[in-house]
Amino acid sequence: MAGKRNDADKDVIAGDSPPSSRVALSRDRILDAAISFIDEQGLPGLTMRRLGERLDVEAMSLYRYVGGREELLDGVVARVIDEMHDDDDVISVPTDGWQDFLQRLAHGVRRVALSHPKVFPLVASRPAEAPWLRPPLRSLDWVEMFLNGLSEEGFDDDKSVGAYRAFTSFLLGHLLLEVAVHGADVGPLDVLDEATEPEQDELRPHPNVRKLRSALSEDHSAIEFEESLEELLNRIAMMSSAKTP
Amino acid sequence: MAGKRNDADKDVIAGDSPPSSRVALSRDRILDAAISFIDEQGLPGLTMRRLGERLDVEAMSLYRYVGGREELLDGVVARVIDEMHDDDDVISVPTDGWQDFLQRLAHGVRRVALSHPKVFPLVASRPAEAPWLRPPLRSLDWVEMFLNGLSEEGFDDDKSVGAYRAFTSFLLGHLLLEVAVHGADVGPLDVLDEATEPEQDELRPHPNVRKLRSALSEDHSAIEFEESLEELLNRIAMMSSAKTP
DNA sequence: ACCTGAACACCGTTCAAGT
DNA sequence: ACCTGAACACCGTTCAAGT
Repeated sequence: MAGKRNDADKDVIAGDSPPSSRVALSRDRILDAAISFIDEQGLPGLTMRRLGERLDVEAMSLYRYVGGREELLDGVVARVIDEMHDDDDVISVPTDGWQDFLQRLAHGVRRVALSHPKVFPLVASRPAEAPWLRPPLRSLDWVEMFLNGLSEEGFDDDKSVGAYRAFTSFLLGHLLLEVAVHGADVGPLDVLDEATEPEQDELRPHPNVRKLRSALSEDHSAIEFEESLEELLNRIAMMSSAKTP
Repeated sequence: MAGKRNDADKDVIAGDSPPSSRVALSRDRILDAAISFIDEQGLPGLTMRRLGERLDVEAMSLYRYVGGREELLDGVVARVIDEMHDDDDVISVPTDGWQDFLQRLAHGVRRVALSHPKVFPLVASRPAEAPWLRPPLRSLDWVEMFLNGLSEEGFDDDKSVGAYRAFTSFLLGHLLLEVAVHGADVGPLDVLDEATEPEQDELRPHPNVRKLRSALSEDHSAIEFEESLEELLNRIAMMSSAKTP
């Protein structure tokens, strides 16, 4: 509805203004800049002033397009999950059964989580706009697609809702832990100092942790995701449709 | 190890200083104040200066005990999960099988999550100190207890590790979604304005969401937690111990 | 030993003013 | 119409100074 990406063709680079003020500002450009900023520097480093700097503009100019820092972050969340629209492996309607449909959707969400590990915690923990917009599927479009797909596959209302709940909490738990390992953070500003590992001293009174330390550090996220997703789908398949109150 | 709660019995209220500067400051008192502050006002409202105010002290005094805002938040996370030590339903070693053991632990974590809904997102998304400290079990003591318990119940190393991974991502997904419903937030400062629900307009192109809106808004967290936990335990029971590489 | 005043650098945000 | 300068209120944090 709101015009998207065409209004930069007027008197492009008239010729006498210094080459500083580049292409025109826009909400899209701002959100994109914010996302890559977080990808690179982490959320705590994102500042209205520094974001402006990155766009060759004073911070105050941003307010014409985004309303404030909070709204900016909401925009980032929305935009990041909407990247799934460009993912050809994610289909909008089941063609090979609901299991394949959900499988593709789950992997799509996982791909966006992994490509923006520092943004994903935001997707996970930003206050939801409504109870039916559960993270990480924070977009009416995607929830609609989810419910519509299952409905077309013969799920009744209760079963669709149950599947939605199970699907979202599955994704949230797995992906949040996976990006955490790949180095997310929503807290400190320092990219460095590598999270001072508890060393020998602290591990002495914890023999089991010490023994299993390296096993616990191995990253099997990919296979675990696959296997757990499989089991989730089985669980959904076996879900009774009525809640029998 | 570090003395805990005894050093406030000296010349209590000598008598001539104004009744302002109350009991002595201490790391414990600061962390407690921070937790109840977040419980009441939400994380974004927590400021070194306002926390000082709540303790009848200038913000700068806090730095003698906590090192900075980031360390303060780490302390909050640690302290909040350690509340489980006061939970008599959580046992430190299995007495009625590992299923009962994990069942009690899971419910213990759920209770602390529900009693501090605004703090839990912090437990979930604060950068972990080590790969073997997965949220929400962010404490060497609890991880040790977990592994030790399973080991005593005959789990071999791989199976214990697998169980740990499954257990943590289960808890993280379920509890984060549950506290989100009960009104968490890590973002905005406003306690009010109730998350402007998308109304009719936005729901028109989303017929399935509209139809299932009220079903999606029902809160069945308690039963869902119970049922999913049951299934998780079954899944763990069936876990092969070897990873067969 | 414990707390504070004053100061610094940096925030988000507003608004009248520039072009 | 779009951007900016200047200003306000509020941050986290340091440090010399008070008691």
